[in-house]
Amino acid sequence: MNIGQVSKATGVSLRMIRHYEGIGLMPSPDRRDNGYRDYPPRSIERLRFIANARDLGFSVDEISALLSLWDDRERASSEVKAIALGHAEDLARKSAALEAMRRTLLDLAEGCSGDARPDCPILAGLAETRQRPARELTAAKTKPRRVA
Amino acid sequence: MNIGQVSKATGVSLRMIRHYEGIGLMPSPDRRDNGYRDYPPRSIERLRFIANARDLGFSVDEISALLSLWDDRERASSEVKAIALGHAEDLARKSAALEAMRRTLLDLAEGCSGDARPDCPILAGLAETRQRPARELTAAKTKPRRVA
DNA sequence: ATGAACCCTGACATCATGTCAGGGTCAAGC
DNA sequence: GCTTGACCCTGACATGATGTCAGGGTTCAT
Repeated sequence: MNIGQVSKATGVSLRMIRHYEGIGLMPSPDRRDNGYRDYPPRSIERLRFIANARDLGFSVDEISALLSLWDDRERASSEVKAIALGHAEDLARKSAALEAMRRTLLDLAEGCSGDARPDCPILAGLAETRQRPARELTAAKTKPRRVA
Repeated sequence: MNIGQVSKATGVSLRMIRHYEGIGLMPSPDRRDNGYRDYPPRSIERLRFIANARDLGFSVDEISALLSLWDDRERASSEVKAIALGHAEDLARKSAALEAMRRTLLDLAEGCSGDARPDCPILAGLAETRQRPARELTAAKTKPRRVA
């Protein structure tokens, strides 16, 4: 199959199909004499897997892990479940963070008359002091980073 | 004030202070003879405003709008409130989207034994057909883009 | 006058994705 | 055989917020 057909079959853009190949999520397909990528039917399944996982917000690293588990017929389902549940927690955390922002915002907005008068506690609140120190001031010797 | 002092006073990194200047959120400060940026005290307030707004997830465009309203003593508080509430809705939508992903994931995980056995509905679910068409297939004549 | 601490600019990297450019290839119809 | 349109290839640039590194001045306290 040509890449265009694969794209239509999976709903993944040409760009991203090539991209996933570049970053190693998809194996490099054979090439025809003219240089065109020639995909086996299996590719479609794998691409769908990747696309679905992305739609669920999995990171590339997580997808990569899920794919190797998928390729491994013998792995314990507990491994898969652990990744899934871990990601679900991530999602919950992020969602909670957004909710917290929203609450703060609504609290600020509550005091705002929202009419033609100029005084507004929202702006006042935004201008208020903060003290979340800049990275540079704290990160000094803390983190080794670069693990992923 | 030198940029370093402003950074300490606001918790905004040097990098970002310069960046905000570059994208026009902060006015270019005067320069001393040696080329150092020389900030007036007002800058601190404005930077705090920007940083707080960012912490609340406002986009640069929104912040920019809020800043001009802030600069305008006469504007109606309703304008500010509209931006704030609009953003709060954005946050709600995003949060809901994350929650939806989480639910889907938990639904999938529910059927997974999570033990040593290899069969796993999570992987099966991820491999399932999808049909969210790629951008390229739909976007054809839809969007004029490039407004911001 | 030497070194630490500070400042400057510019460039590169991240991540997923789009888009554009410049150039081959293939198939169908004349 | 030649043209045309659809398809493919690679490579590069852009986005947004932020970090980091490099290479090079400045200031100030010892």
